[in-house]
Amino acid sequence: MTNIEIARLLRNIAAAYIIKNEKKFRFQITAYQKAADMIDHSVSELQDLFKENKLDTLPGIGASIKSHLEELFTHGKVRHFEEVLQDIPEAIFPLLDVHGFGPKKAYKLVSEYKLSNPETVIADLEKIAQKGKIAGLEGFGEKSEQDIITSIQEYWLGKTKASRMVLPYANELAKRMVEYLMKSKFVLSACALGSLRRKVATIGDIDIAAVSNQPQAVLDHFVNFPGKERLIEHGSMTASILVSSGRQIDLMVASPEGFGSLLQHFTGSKAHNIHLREYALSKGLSLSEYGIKEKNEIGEVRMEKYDTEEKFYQALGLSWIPPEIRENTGEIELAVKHDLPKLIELSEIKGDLHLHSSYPIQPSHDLGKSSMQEIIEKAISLKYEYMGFSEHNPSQSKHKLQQNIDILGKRSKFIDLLKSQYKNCIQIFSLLEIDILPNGNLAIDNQCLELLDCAIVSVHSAFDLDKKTMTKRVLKGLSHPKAKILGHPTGRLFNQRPGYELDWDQIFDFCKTNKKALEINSWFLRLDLPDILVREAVKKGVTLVINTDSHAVSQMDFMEYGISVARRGWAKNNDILNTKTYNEIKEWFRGGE
DNA sequence: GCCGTTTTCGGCCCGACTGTTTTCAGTCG
Repeated sequence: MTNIEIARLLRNIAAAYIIKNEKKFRFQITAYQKAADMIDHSVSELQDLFKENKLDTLPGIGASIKSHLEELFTHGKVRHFEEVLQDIPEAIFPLLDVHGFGPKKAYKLVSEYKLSNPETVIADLEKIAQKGKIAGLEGFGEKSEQDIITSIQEYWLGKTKASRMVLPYANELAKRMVEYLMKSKFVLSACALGSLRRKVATIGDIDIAAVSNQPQAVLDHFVNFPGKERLIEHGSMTASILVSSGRQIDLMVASPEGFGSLLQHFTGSKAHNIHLREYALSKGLSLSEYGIKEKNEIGEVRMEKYDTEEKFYQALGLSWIPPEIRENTGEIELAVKHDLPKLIELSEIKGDLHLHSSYPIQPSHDLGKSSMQEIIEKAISLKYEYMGFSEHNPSQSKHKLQQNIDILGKRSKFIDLLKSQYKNCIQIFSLLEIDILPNGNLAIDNQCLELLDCAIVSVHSAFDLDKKTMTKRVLKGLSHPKAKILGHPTGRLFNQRPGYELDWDQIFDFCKTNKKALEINSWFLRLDLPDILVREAVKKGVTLVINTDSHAVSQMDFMEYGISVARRGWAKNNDILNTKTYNEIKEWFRGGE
């Protein structure tokens, strides 16, 4: 069973408890939901942790859930779960994926209409609603019947489109909304919060906060956004709309004196906020998007407002926490001790080592679109100390060995020429991105490799090998003395493929021992190494390198996305290879310290 | 059912919004 399936199962248990008796089981419910959330964010497959008897190393999994999971892995089913689910019709669970459906509404409708087929329950309910049969039910009316139809139709649409936005797309949408909001004279300022501010790799909804003394006027303006497709809700503090392609935008308004609290609340993550609020409670304080409530000796409640986030965290005795690491993975405990790491920053990057030029190398994969000179000029404008050309290796199937040696020899001479031309402005490395073939060999000959400063090695084919074979393949590719960097280590591409599996403990150990770097690829469809694996790599002391993998000069600006990934993985300056100086890197490529 | 800077027992985030309701239940973030 995969983590996704297990998380779903635990959420179903929580839903069953809600239906049975929400009050009585409220703590079990949150426990199961929390465990499911943790599993969704876990770097390791639970099945593997089970084999190593390390299930309870995951926060949120205690003795009880651990034993249930052990039973699940051993026998394929869990007695306790079967008891909990006994009286709950299976058909309610698919409905929980439809917006507006919680366990109780789903249960009521499924029971009322005796819907028993989980495969068809959503379509069945849609038909029932369309016949106008729901409006008469107790607790339902015309409006809720119509809402059910709308939600189900949007659910069908969601099935056919990619459900999460990549960062540049989300940034652009947020920017458009902020610009639109600023047209209102009542808006003092506006910014994007939520997962966009935390720089999560893919974004679900856009969250915007606005500062104003006239919230109602701002919300009225917001819901008239020209790109609006449908109004979802429109209250006195918040509103939500759906824009084209089914993206949701939420707005929340606060007065200037309370804006810090709102920033904090709306940035999240949910898990961070819950933990922070629990921590505050232990100090006798209650947190919300409006500020901090405190009871005095005679029981009077006083609310303190905060105009900046720094003051909000300070009032709790915490250091300000960078948004990228607000995921409740230990940041609050360190902020209490004022011991947060100093995360890597864009300004610390001294060079980009993965750049594809248009040099006619007759590669196995796509050639870059910009000339070497254009790329150098761009790198200089970015104030880099050095850069590396890393085109794909010349195709092996199309060339004989001598042809490849000739192509690469010519390229080396050309790069040498550029080096001398630009020696006072920037230092240049001659690299290459080389395929790791399915058998683990590199795609070009040793004589060719000798012409390079070092090689970035990557998997570009046969993605479906099993974990063990793929690990062996990658380790063999990395073993070559010239191979110093593993490019886009998981091979994932958002909305296209999930990436292959590797035994990360083995990969990390190998890289650490043999001085190889793992790439954080900044291309927004990759963002690979993923942040949670960056965190593990950093913990193990593995060297990382942040590259753009640019195929055109404009893409060299995407370094910021790689930085976001590194920061989300708690990486510091000295974890990142390309914060080092030219001489240090040169030495590192040669295998020195 | 989980967890520990007050705790191995006794706590557990907080509020907005909608629809169907005359005061609240359900859902969402």
